[in-house]
Amino acid sequence: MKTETRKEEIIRVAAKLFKQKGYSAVTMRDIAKAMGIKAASLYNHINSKQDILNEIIISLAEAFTQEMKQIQSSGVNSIDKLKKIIELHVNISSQNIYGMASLNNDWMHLKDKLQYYLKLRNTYEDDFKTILIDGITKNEIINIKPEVMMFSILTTLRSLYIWIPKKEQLNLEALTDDLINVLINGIAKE
Amino acid sequence: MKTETRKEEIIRVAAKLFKQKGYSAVTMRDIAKAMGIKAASLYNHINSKQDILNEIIISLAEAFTQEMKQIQSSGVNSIDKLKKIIELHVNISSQNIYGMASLNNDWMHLKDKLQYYLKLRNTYEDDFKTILIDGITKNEIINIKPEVMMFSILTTLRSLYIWIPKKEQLNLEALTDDLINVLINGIAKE
DNA sequence: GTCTATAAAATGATAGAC
DNA sequence: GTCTATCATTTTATAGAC
Repeated sequence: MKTETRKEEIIRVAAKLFKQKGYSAVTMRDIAKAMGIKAASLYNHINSKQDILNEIIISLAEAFTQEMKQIQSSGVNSIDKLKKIIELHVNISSQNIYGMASLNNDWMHLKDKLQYYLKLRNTYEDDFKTILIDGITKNEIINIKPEVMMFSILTTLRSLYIWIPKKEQLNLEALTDDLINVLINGIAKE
Repeated sequence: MKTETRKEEIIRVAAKLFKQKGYSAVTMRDIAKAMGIKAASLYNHINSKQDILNEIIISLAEAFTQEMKQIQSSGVNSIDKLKKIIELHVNISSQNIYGMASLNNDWMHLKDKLQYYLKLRNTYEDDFKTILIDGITKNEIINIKPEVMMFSILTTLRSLYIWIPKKEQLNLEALTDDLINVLINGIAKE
């Protein structure tokens, strides 16, 4: 386990606070106080509050995009691709609950990186929809508007960060199985 | 159609801005500018920025709670109750897209009304879960953890405000039907 | 790497004229 | 009902000492 740098600690602590109150409501003093130092000291490790948000969001968005490309080229059928997507969201969400909150709720406060983030998000959603359309064509998925199916599944997966902390023992495999059941078995033809 | 009071206009304009940037990032000057007046003039109609948020969120939370009680006592089976809940969310969300954003994302910035809001939300979720458990008991709904089913369905419904604006022609009945298909038919035993 | 001190701007809200 | 003027506070960020 790599030792956490001071910069990484700032990003971790900030993300936790961003989840509680949102990016705009968290001050540099809040972050500093949570670390036991003064706000001015933060600037020895990061350039601005913006930079903290950039690091949190872009690293996650890139991770999702990259994994989606892997899934796309995995050669399995559309239902199994969807299962892999569910696993992907459970894995990343459980490993970075706080960052997922910012990815979902604070992306509009990006500035320099906003267009890049939107490009990544659109690419991800296009890939997702392509899998659904492919599944419909191959008769693996019921013929309902792919937008509605994607909306339902993706919204559920994107909100996992809200619910995972509530699971008492955090049995991720059981959660993944249940989600696959609920989300897929309503889509796949029997 | 009742004429909109100045106070109602402030709440409507503020909610639209809150959806775009979140409560904390919207200033009284932003709201005033969007209305073509000065920030100081707002205070002739409302007491504080907090009050605007209170009005947006509490009126919606009470509407959901009230309708849920109607559904609970409607006497239909559990699947039909779930269908009514889906219709409820589509209706309220399409009528108040901007307010739904605050209900979902800005509730943590409530102060006086925070505990009251949390009570309403908990009551709503308990009622929802009771319907699911009742359906499982009566063999109308598959036997998966009700928490996971509620999470999946409720998260999708709570995020409708994000997606409804994207529907080009806003065919709400078709959307409701598709949602019922996707959300319920994966849950109801055939 | 952290501190104190402080600059420069933004913010919620009030007072009082019209 | 809206305005100008203004207050008190908060906020991001920098400078320079230790």
